[in-house]
Order: sequence, then structure tokens, then C-alpha cells
Amino acid sequence: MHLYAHISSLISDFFSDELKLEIESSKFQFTPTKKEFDGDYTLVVFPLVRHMKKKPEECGEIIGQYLLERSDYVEAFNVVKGFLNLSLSTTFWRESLELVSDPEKLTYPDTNKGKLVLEYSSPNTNKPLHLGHIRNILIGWSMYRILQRVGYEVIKTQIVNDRGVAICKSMLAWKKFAGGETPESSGKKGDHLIGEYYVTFDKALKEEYEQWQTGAEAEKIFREKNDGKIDRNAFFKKWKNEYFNEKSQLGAEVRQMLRDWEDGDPNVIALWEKMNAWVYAGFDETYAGLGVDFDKTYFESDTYKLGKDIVEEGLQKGIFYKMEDGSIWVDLSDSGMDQKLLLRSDGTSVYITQDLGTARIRYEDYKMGSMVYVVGNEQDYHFQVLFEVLKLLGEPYADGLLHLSYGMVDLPTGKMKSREGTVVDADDLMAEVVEIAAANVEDRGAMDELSEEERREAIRRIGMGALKFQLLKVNPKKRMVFNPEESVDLQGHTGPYIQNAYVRILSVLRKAGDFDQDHLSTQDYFRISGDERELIQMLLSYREVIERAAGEFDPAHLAGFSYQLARAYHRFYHDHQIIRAESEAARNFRLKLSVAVAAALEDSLSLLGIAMPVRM
RNA sequence: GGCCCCGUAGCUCAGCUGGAUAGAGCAACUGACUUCUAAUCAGUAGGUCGGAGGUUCGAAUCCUCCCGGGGUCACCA
Repeated sequence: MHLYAHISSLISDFFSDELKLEIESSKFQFTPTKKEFDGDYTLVVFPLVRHMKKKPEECGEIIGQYLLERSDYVEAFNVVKGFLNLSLSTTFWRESLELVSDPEKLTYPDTNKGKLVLEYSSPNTNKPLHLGHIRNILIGWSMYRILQRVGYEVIKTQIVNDRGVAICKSMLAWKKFAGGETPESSGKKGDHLIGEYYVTFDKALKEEYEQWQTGAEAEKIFREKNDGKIDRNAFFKKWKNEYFNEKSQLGAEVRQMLRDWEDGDPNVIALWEKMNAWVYAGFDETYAGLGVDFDKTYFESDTYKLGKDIVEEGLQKGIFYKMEDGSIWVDLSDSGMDQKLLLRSDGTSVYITQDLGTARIRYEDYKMGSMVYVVGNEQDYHFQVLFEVLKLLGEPYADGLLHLSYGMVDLPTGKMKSREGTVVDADDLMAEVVEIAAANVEDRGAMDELSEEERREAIRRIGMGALKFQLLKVNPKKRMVFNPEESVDLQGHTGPYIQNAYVRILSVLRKAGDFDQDHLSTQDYFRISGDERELIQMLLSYREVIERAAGEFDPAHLAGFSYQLARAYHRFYHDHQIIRAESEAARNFRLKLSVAVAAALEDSLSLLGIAMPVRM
């Protein structure tokens, strides 16, 4: 920021002129002055005390005096303990307002940080998207906007897990129990329909298992394998996987279907294609509702085979090793990790195999320098392993890999559990927030001048703004509690609160009549208030906020910024007349300031993927 | 059990690259709409920053240990 640079360079001059010392400018710490003290910006002098060999208070006085004499911006100063509080001149505030009024200054010059592949959705095709996916997708979308802003060429991708046991379960259940039900025949969304049959399968399996437990074979296994520490129920709960793999009729059918699929059986492939197509149509609808899209979709059914080739290649190079049973492993104990299976003994691929394939295909497609995966923190270890293996393989992008790991979303009642039916469905949730927004709009009448369509769009933006802000205001790394009731709150620390500040500004500008933003004279305005200075300070800090959000991969910084800016504006708006200001110069100053605030609010929310309503 | 993450007001979260008396929102209570949109503003109340040591002029922030919660260590994804 230019003020910090300006003051820093003066302080550097002070040290070299007066004390013949070269001090790194990173030693100069500035912060906006706390409300309870006089001043606008504060220099922390403690780190400099050592070099000056004087008491903190004296150092502050000396530097303050030096700055007062040399800078047109510094108008007064005071020292409290080791803090030098600087009060800045009207010249500074006026010039700063000009600076932040320049829309160019909100965006970045053409810096080019190269290509970055961003994977921010990785759905399974056996069930619809839920609240957890929404957090994933919103974080990813926001990071796309932010990374793009700071100069990356971002390629937005998703990886669709369209193969494997899970989808076969849905397929088998549909074949057995659906009676030919389709999205068209039932009016159900495709992904929801498939999800229902996934549940159907689970129920059928459970019944089969319970039935089997009453038989003689079950009794024998229980007696032989139980170590006597747990009761019968607990034993069979633990044994469920073995049952599915070794004894279950349904399990056998699913595995047969999986083999048929791998062998390319036309009937199975046709069913698979049909059902996946339903799911994709459903996903597309959900994505559209969230306002996100992808440059490229990868399917694991396309990439898993290449993964096998890569494992073979690593084996040839001697990076991996083969066990007697034919399975292939990598030893990562040098990096503090374990042995890790890369290919099963029967030659089929595991989860990580296809990730290897996907990574390389992406490089062939885009030659990116870096790749970011937005995936939940339950997979932290998986990505450590994946990245280490890619490094061992010498992949050219291996040093540019990042797992943007986000925490799980809990409900006030605890974890979401599909078995207990507590999973919050993405489509339901979106519909609900928009509905609540609509109900609130009806009480207000602020949208009377809008057409039916404009009104619907504004309501959608308010509802989705509430939902998105609620999820993005929390640091991605942290596990969070999501209260569905609070997500539709429109007051307080929410998206609509920020939208409201913006809409108020639009309203003021409408009523102000025509004016030329670039030629508003503010020269005669001298009594710039604390509220106004605070707003300008915030606007000056905006770029740092964006850079921090990009550097830390944390959109919550932008959420915090936009909220604080909106709050400061609401206060300013309440305490100051704009259109009927005390003077022409004051009116001009405040109009200009309002325009700049509106631009920053809109821009910061847009980096979160939230759009502004025109009225509310 | 090994490794990783988390613990701040009744609830949800900021603050964590060390800096002044730890901040917001919700919930509770009080006040402000004939004046640019009250989805707003102002105020009251609410804290052993999980605990104990240590480093420092200064610790919610850094280090060690302990307690509590979660995740992960599959020929699952």
C-alpha cells in the first residue's frame, strides 16, 4: 500500500541519515489505529528500539517528529508506550479517495502466474450432492475467482467417480426393483432417483444379512471367529464387510456386475451409460443453481487405465515393487509414511491408481505448473501419499501440488449420517433459502418497481447470498457447524446484510440524480469524519485482503472484509447525510466514497461467487 | 496405539507471520423510522482465550507436557 511504502521509505531515510543504519522495511509494522486512541495509522516502535538505544517512548517521539517534518501526509502524532500514532492530513484522505475510486485499482494488472488446474468437485454418481459438497464447491469456486484475480490462468475441473462398486449397487437395485422407473416417468431428478436405489440396495442387503444371521452357517462363524469379547450383534456389525464379500448373494451379483462392466459387457455398459446420464443431468441442475461451471470434466472410467500404466512404468523404473501375489506397492517410509498399495493382486486399480492417471492426463491436456485439489480433510493422508508418489515419478508439476483441505460440515445435532437420514440435500437446501428470502421480500415492498422476472432474480440472489456467505465466512480448514435455520438469516453477519449496504448505495445514487463521478470536486471538504476515514482505510486495504486470501487459500478473508466494509458503511449512512450534505464539497466527497464502497462490496462478494440484487 | 487437525462469550465464528484494555453476529434486555431503503443504527449484559509450565520488554498467537473432541492408518472410495 502506498502509504506504508511512503512512510517506510522515510523511516529508512531516518535510520541511514541519522544513525547510519540500513534497516529492512519489514521491520516497520503498521496497523490502523485502534478506536480508543487518537490517530489513523500506528507504527509499532518496539522492534526499532534496539537499534536506537533509547526508551520506546523516546524513539516514538523522534521518529514522529521526523515524519511530521518530512511528510505532507503526517499532520500530527502522539506516542503511547511503544506505539506511534500518526494522524494524516486531508490531502492524504482526498488523494486516497481518488486512488480507491479508480476501478482499475480494484483489479490486478496483467501479472501472469501461469496455468493452474483446480479440481473442486469430485462427486460419486450413486447419490445426489449434499451440504458437504456445497461447501467443497463454493470454496473451490471462490478460489477460482481469487486465484484468477491475482494472475493465474485457472482451469476449472471436476473428477467424476463414475465407476466401481457403488454405482453397481444402484444399477443392480434399479434392475431388480425399479420396474423401469425413469426420471421422466416419475418426475424425479436423475441423481435423486439413483440415490434412492442406492438406499434400496442397502436395505435389501441388510435384510438379506439379517436373514442369514439366523442360519446355521452364521452360528458356526460366530462361534469360530468371535474372540468372546463382544456380543453377537456387535460381532455381526463388524463382520458386515466380510459377509458382503464372501457370503452375500447380492454382493456376488454386484461383483459380477463390476466384472461384466470391466469386460465391457454391452448390456451392463448400456445400463451404466443410461443411469449415469440421468445423474449428470441432475448434477448440472445443481451446479447451475450454485452458479458454477467447469472447463473440463474428467471421468474415472477414462483415467483409471492410464493409472495402471503409470504404476507399471514406476515398477520398471524400480520406484515401486511387486509382492509375490502380484500386487504392486510403493515404500514411502523415507518420507515418514507407510507402504502403500497401488495395484491389487488381481491387477485392478485402487483409488490412488486412478488419481495418478488423472493427474497425468491433466498435464497432457494443459501443461499446468500447479494443481490444486479441493477435497475434504478426511483425505489428508491420501493426498500426502499421492503427491509423494507423483514426486517419485518425477512428474513436471510435482512441486506445484496442493491439497486445499477443508473441514467437515456438522449439523447442530451432530454429524450428517446417511444411514440416519440426516444428510442435508443440496437441492432442498437451495430451494429453502430462496423460499425464505421470497417470504421476507413480500413483507417489505421494496421491489414493487421491478418486473416479475427481475424480482425473482433478486430474490434468488438474496437467498443464495445468505447460503453462500454462511458457508464461506468460516476458514475452510476448520470443521464447521451449519445451522440450517441460521443459513436463512438475513440480518447481522450475513450475505444479505452486505447486499443491503450495496442496495442502499444504489438507492442513494438513483436519488442523487446525474453526476459525473470523475469530476466531483472535493477540494473544499476539510472536515473529513472518522467514519469516512475508516471507509477509505478499508478500501485502501482491499488488495492486501485479496492477496492474503489467495496466499492462504482462504476466501473467509474476503467474507470478513466485505462484512466489515458493509458495517462501516451502514454506520456512516446512518450518521451522515449524503444527498443533503452540509456543503457541495461534502456531498461530492460522500457520493464519490459511496460509489467506491459499492464497487468494493460488489467486487469482494463476486470473488465469493455471490451476486448483488438491485433492490431488496 | 502411531500420525494429522481442532479447543476463544450460552451458541456460531473472527483475531494466530508475537504488540495497546481479546472482537463480531445470533440469542436476552433498552432505545432510534413524517428525513437518502429500519434486511439498518446506538446501547446494556456476557471471557480462568481447554489446563499447566516455558521463551519474551510483551503470548489467544511460538515451544513442551497434559486433558477433551474429530479424522486417518483397507487388495473401500
